[in-house]
Amino acid sequence: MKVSREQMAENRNRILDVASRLFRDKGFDAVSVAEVMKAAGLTHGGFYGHFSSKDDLIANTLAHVLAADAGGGGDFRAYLDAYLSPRHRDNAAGGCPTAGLVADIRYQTPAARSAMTEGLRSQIDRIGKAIPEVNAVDRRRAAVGSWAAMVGAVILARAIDDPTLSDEVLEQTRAWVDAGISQVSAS
Amino acid sequence: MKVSREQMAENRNRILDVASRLFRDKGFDAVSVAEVMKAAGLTHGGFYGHFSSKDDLIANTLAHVLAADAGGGGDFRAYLDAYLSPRHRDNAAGGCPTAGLVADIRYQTPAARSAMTEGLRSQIDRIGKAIPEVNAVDRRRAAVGSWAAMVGAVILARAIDDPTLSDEVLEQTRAWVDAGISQVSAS
DNA sequence: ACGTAAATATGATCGTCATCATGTAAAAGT
DNA sequence: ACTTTTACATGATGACGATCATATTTACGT
Repeated sequence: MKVSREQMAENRNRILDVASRLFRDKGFDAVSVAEVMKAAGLTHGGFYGHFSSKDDLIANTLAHVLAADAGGGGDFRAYLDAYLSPRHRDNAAGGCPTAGLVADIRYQTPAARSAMTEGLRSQIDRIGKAIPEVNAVDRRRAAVGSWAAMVGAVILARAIDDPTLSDEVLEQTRAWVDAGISQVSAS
Repeated sequence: MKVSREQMAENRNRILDVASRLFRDKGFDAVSVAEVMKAAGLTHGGFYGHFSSKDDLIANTLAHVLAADAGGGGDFRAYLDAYLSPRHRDNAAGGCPTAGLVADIRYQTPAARSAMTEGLRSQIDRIGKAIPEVNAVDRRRAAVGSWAAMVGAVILARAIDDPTLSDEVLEQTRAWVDAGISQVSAS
């Protein structure tokens, strides 16, 4: 049955929302089109009215979720603490899309890669502005290095089987990034 | 046809070698059992004589490649430079198994997760020993933080579509880690 | 040398998708 | 109100891939 224009827009948004959660949680490959539609409260048939293919859904989901996720803009230390927390590690579905999806991007279409690249570019810029460093060169370096360490630590922590080591990776990286920021800003 | 014991052992090793390259290059999901066997010069039928399932192959491949890959033991700065080079970024198939496979581990069997955990544990220890810091606490922190940043940077750089930004992520992270090591050691 | 067990090869099977075809009902324009 | 779109549902279709069944050949113990 046909639905109203705004109903359709809501449906599309819901599809993107649930897709972004499912993809972050289980990876692109492990999530089927039918599963996404079902989670959005629809059936698989209507999918191709919204997107031309699963790849198209992936690209649109990335643009959607990366635009929504504008973390790191305010207090950098608070962001760092939350990012490298066990809570964030254990909540991939609702967590940072970069941490959950970057590694998979390598195998995706140019459109998906492009969406992720822009997301990373603005995230690094955002961190650069939130960081205390005075010198612009130091600030840029700290932004890139900190972001790499943050994303890397969450990915490592999620892979590790031993809770003690996993917690340690988060906490040591937090301390390491924190110290790096302080020291550069004090130089 | 049956082959000699040592021939079979060679075959098994070859399967693990090509599987590790294929998995690093394309991810676990995108590589089929038949593809691995073909790359090893065999046909798909013989596979289950060597491994009980694809999951079993994955777990064994991880143990195999993580045992072989004992990088970072000597000169840490040289290792850092090579790790964060465009050459390494562009050579996923022959590169660090951690950078290529950690993110996928989340979806794998307990055996695979366990193999990766042990690989990470020894890699962090190895880096800790190769780092100049005197204080043991600083050394541990630097080892974990540096490793997280290195792995994260390579993963980010491989995802990014724009060569300039990708190169920058590698180089800035290299400089950032380098500075972090120096500064802690000077403290 | 012989017989047996084992390592691969060839050829199913079975399930899971992505995607397409067609039906249906309700929204939107007239 | 009437017609025409159109959003979605239901039900194919066709590939691909993991795993299994069976045949073949040959190493290996005797």
